[in-house]
Amino acid sequence: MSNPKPGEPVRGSTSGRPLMAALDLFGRRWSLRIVWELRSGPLGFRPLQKQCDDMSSSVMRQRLSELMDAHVVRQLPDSRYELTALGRDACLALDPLARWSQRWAAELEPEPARHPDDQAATRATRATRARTVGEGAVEGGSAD
Amino acid sequence: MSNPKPGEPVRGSTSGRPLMAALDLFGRRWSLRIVWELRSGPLGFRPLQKQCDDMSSSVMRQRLSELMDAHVVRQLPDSRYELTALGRDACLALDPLARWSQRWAAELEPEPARHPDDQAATRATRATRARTVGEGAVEGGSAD
DNA sequence: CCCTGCGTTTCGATTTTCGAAGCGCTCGCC
DNA sequence: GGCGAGCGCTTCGAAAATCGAAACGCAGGG
Repeated sequence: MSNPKPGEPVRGSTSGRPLMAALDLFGRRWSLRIVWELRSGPLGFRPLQKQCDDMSSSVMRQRLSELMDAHVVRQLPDSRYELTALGRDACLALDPLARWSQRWAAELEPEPARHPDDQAATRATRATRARTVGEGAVEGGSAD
Repeated sequence: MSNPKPGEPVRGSTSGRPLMAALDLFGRRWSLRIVWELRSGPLGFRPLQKQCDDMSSSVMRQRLSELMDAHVVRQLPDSRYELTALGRDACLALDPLARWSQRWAAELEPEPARHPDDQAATRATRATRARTVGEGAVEGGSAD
């Protein structure tokens, strides 16, 4: 499978429009999840794998190389993986989706078996949306 | 394939956390694309298919039922498909990703074969980010 | 009547993902 | 030194998702 890059054709679009490349990159299974799980700091291969509900290592390696190729993730000298500046931005761009999912859950049913962590994002939504979730981010719990 | 819903386990996560369900739903090929292409109004089946680079009709039907199941898309009496309120919100949540892809393209190389439509989002980024791209949205061009 | 476009289904071929096993390595420990 | 545990990563067959082309019945127009 070829790694999507803005400016050249990708799976499902010959135009090379950046968003289409991004949609290709992130539309692959586990891509978004990996970025999401790296948001709170570098992780090694196996720890990251565990974090991602024990996704298969083969796919994980594939995704990681794609993401590194896209300069979204980078590998530390100690071989752990971390988000690049670009990657952190992508994670930030993912934030609205996290909040949307809350609304989605709420809209689909009144009492959908709350997960403890779910409170954080809800609070964040209500909170003063001043400043775009500055650097430190993740204030407190995970917004999954 | 089972349709992801917040509150119950999904592919790759037993927790039922809303974001994981959303990641499952949108992590499937073409899901995001379909939402994106519906952002500027209802479309019939074949027209939508063409818009999505002629994706295979079988998968399109599958995605559409999943999205309808998730109340993100609804079918009009004249059988065209349109975003629900929830769907439009999802599309809005997708907007930061569209802008990110611009930055991504810019960062990866200086001159990556610009597509005419690409200008819109760039402009939007620079523009007064006041109010979250209010209802009317899509002002003018497509931000792909 | 015929042609075109529509929404939708079906089915075999291809691609992607899974999942378990294994490799070589490093580290701490007895 | 020998041992076990954890690591990053690869390989490979099986299962699942996706593709792509064909077809169906239906509507409308010429």
